Order: sequence, then structure tokens, then C-alpha cells
Amino acid sequence: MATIRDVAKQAGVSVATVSRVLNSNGYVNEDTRVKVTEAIKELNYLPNDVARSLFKRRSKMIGLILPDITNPFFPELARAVEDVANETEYTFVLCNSDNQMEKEQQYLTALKQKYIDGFIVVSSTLTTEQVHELNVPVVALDRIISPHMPSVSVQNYEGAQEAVQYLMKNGCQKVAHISGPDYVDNAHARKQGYLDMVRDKEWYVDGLVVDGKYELDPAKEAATQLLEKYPDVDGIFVGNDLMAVGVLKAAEALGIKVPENLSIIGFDGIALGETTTPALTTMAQPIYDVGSKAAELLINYIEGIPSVHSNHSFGVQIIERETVKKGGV
Amino acid sequence: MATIRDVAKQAGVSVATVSRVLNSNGYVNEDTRVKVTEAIKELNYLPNDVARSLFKRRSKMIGLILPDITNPFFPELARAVEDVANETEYTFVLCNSDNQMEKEQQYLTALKQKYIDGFIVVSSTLTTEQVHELNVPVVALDRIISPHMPSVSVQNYEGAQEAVQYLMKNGCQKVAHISGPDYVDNAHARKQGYLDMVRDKEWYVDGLVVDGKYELDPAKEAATQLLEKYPDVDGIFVGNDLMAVGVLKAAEALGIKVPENLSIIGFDGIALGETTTPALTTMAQPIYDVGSKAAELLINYIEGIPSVHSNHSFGVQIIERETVKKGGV
DNA sequence: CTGAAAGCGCTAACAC
DNA sequence: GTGTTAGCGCTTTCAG
Repeated sequence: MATIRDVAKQAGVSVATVSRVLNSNGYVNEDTRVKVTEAIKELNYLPNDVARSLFKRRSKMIGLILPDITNPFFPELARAVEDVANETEYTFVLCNSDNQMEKEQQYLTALKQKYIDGFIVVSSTLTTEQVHELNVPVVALDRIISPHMPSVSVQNYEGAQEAVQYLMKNGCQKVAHISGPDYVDNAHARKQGYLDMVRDKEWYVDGLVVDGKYELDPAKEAATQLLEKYPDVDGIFVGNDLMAVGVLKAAEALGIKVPENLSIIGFDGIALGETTTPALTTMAQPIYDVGSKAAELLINYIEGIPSVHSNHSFGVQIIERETVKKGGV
Repeated sequence: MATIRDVAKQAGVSVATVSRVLNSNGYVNEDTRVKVTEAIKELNYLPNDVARSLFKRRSKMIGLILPDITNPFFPELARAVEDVANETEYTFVLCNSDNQMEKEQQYLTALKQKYIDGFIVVSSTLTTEQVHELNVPVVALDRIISPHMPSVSVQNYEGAQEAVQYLMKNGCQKVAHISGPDYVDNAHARKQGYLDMVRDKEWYVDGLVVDGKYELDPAKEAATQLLEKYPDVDGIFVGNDLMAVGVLKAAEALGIKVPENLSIIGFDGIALGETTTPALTTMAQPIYDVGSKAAELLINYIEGIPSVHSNHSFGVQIIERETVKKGGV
């Protein structure tokens, strides 16, 4: 590996001059610029980023901390972040936290030791203080850490309301909700959206919302019990698509026809919902856009470009597929 | 951020001594070790990895280059690699190549500038020369670059044979194959496995294998045409699960009952196959193990620990679900 | 317009 | 046992 010294020698100039052409800053005579450029080519020289980082105290790396890349909601998000990182010449570090605060903290400090430039974080446990004392730019994704911290998410509350409304508009007489864990703010918001739509209905009873943990099997389990206890439920708004697939499976096992006897609507719009039979109707969020917006925000933040909105909230949109029976009231 | 100098001053020793206790090498008196440790605590000192890297010429980072994390086959693989990276205190860098050689090269050289310690690569385009002149440890994953290069994969050929055999054993009279792209070695091997099982059958005709590109929609398309042209096909061995889902959808659209009138078996064993209706029967590979083995191999390679097998090939195993009609010949 | 030199924070000889 | 010091490869004042 050639170093800047080698290039300097080869070109018959000083390292300072080489550095200048490398970073195209400061004055440098056209002829010597050419000489240096040639030397670089000849030696096949590539600047050493580590040395650069040491001096600059920054690494051109960003980290994405998320619960588990294996959850089908996250790959698209990660892809979006990686794409903008790549475009802007940042290196993309992926961290799976399993929702454990301890792991998050480990990643945060371990990467800080590498002069990481910033983080995008999908977390329900991280606190404002922790982020603050980290002293590295952080943007919250999908889950908000604090209103005073840059974030990008979607309109969970409104989307939930719309979803429930859609079910009722299409004739559902008794709609239940399988929720995500309450400590996840978006799950909480979706549940509130549901509740605020049904609380006053004559048919509403307390047991109609049950926790599915944002996971497939627990949701299947939860739905099974729910449907056994309330056989007259004819619509379910499920907190996310992964769980909705579980609900679909539960209905199937119980011999309940979807959508004839039970309408189901999910939330998220992940690709998985397209592959089930029947295909899942869902409140879709623009996952890729959400991810790339977060990355843009972070990188602007890092590079000191002021952002107009530092709390960005995307709208959601229904995708009508096959799990809701169409029909008026 | 405190530096090693600050710690040295605080403890009343030299930086060398601090470095010694940090790395626990060289002799250091117990008392001074304690003093230093205390100083570290007090100052909340964390060693600067960038400075370390610069000196050591290595970064404690490994990269995983794969086509697209959005393809449901890869998240589990990535998770496995990240897990062992994390355990061994390596930082995990994820790169999406979209199967483009150019992108792969970019990542390779960009990360080399950061003193990355090694790569795990899922690639069909990278050549032995490129890897060689990179001069950084590389292990090939899922797709073999060269027999002389460390790799981990599965028994594609044998698994394909077994899959076809399973179909025939259960009464299929005419089995077709939807293949992956021929330039992907494992797709090629699976196709050969199929061919070597059916080539001599009285019913075998050339048009029975068609390319589905390892993608859902193209596979659906391919299956549709295949089934229209050969309505008597009663079994399909599909090159991977993603495509198998496409085939399932094609059958559904065509009104062909699975498994009553058509048996389908996939390959890979991704979670997606569990959520379809009917659930997909498949030749499963131990995806997580494959990924973690690759990571172990790489890290041993990096740390100079000789590995017995540098070409590791895992077995595959059938998962019987609902897309193959059971029954003897 | 160009070069000399200090220094980013750490490790590893090499002295003592 | 411990300290001094020379780099790792680069960028950036500061002179000239």
C-alpha cells in the first residue's frame, strides 16, 4: 500500500501538496496538480481513511441500530439507509439490539470509539439523557425517543383510525384489535387510534384488544383466544402485518373464512402481506422513504446543514387486497 | 473525551504503562495497575479505536457483501454474521451489491481504505484475481468463487436430487423445474441435480426447466407459461422458496389446486414458506449455521488460526409442509 | 503556490 | 517495572 509520502516522492513535491490535490483545497499550480495526479495513478494510491479519521475525528460511518434484521419490517428500512449512506460515501454499520438496552449501549459506545459520525436508532428503551451524553448525532426512526430529538415516523394514530373506519365502512359490526407491546410508542398510538374509534360503540367491550407482541406466533395465539371468546367478532385491526399473518393463520386453523366471515386489516405494508392467501389488506407506510428520510436527516445533521423539519411524520395509505369483505353498511 | 495522556497524568504514570494495563501485556506492578484502573474509571476513559487501528493496521471490522438484504433469504444470514461479529468484538458492515460487480468493487476498495479486516461475500461476479490483489481475507458464502478460496455453502446438487426424488416418490408423474439464473453456481447445481434425476425418464422433455431468476414475479410468470404449455405437469421442484411462492401464486391464479393437482417443493427453508397457504414444503438449508460458520471461518482466518476445512458444505433437510401430496407410487 | 513540522491517540521497541 | 520516544498516514497551520 502506497502512502502519501510515496506519492510525494514520486511527484517530487511535499506531502502537503499531495494532500492539497487530494482534497482539492488550497492553491496548487496546475502543472504540479497534474504531476501529483499522475503519481497517484502510477502508484495506485488510495488515501488511508483511518489516518484521516484520526486527524478529523470523524469516520464517515453511520450506524443503524434496530431490534432484529430478521423481522421482515426492517430489511427495507435498512436498505434505504444503506442506499443513502452509499450515495453520500458513508459506511453503513448494522446493529441488532433485540430490543435490549444493554446491547444498544454497547453498540453506541463501541462505535463511538471508532469515531462513528452518527446513529439512526429504532429503540424503545433509549433515553434522552443517554443520547445526550453520547454526544453524537442521533435520529430516531419508527419510534420516537423524545420530541426534542430528530425523528422520522408515520401517522400511526391517524392510520389506525382510518383502518378501523375502513373495516366499519365495509360492514364490520364488531371489530377487535391485536396490539403491539405497549412500551413501543407506535403500538401504543395505533391502539389509541383504535380505541378512540370504538370506545363509544354499543358493541364495544374491554376484552376486544389483546396484545400480540408484534410477533407472529403470539399474535396467532392471541387471535385464537379472542375469536373463541368472541365468536361474533367480524373484523380485526391488527397492529402490524407480521401479526396479521398470524391472525390469518389462526382464522384458518379455526375454520373461519377470511374475508367472508372475518375481515382483517394490518399495518405496515411489508412484502410478506402480498404472499399470503388471501393477500393481506393493510395500512401501508412508505417504508423505504421513511428510512431514506432518516438517513438524510442524520447526514444533514452530521454535516451541519440545518433541517427545516427535524420531526418528520409520513402519511400512511391503505392497500386494498383480499382480507376485507367489501360492502356497505 | 479523555485520552491516554489524561489517564497517565491522572494516575501519575506514563502512557506506556497505561497502554500496558489497557492491553494487559508486559509487566505492570499490581499497585500501579490499580491506580491506572481507577484513573480510567474516574475519567470515564475509552480507548480510541481509530488511533489503535492506525497503528495496528487493522480495524476490527468485517464486511458482508450480499446482493440485497431485502431478499428474504439474506436477513437471517446477515443476522448470523452480525451475531458472531458482535461476540468477537468485530464491527459489522453491511453492503448491498445488487449483484453488480462494480458495486462490489467499490465496497471492497472503500472498506480497504478503512483497514477492514476481512470480507464475507455472496457474489457471482467476483474473480479469484480480484480477491487476490485485494490482499484482504475473504470467505465466499452461499456461492463459491473458487475451490481454492475459503467458502461455506450447502449441498445444492444432492439436495436438488433429494427434492426431485421426494416428489416422484410421492407419485408425481411429470416434474418440472423452475431454476435460478445460470450464472449463480448454486442455481446451476440445483438444476443439474434435477436434470440428473429426470433426464432419462420417458416423460422428460426439454421445456420442463425454465428460468425464474430467483425472484418471485419472474417465477410466477415462468410457472404460468410452463403450466399452460404442459398441463400434465404434476410436480415442480423450484430453485428457491421465494420463487416457489411465485409458483404457488401462479397455480392459484390458474385455478390449479395445490397439492391435489400439483405438488411444489422449494429450496432454502426461509420463514416466508411457513406463512403461505398451503404452507410450502421445502429442502431447507441451515441458514443461520451457514452464516455463522462463514463468520467463524473468516475471523479465524483473520486471526491466523488455521482452519481444518476451509471449504465447508452443509447438508440440507426436507421440511414437509403442505404443498406436496403425500402418497406412494 | 509550496514545504516543514506539529499533532490526531495509540503501541511497541528500547532504555533504564 | 516503568518511562521515553518514534512512528502509524494524514491534514493543516505557518513560513516563505
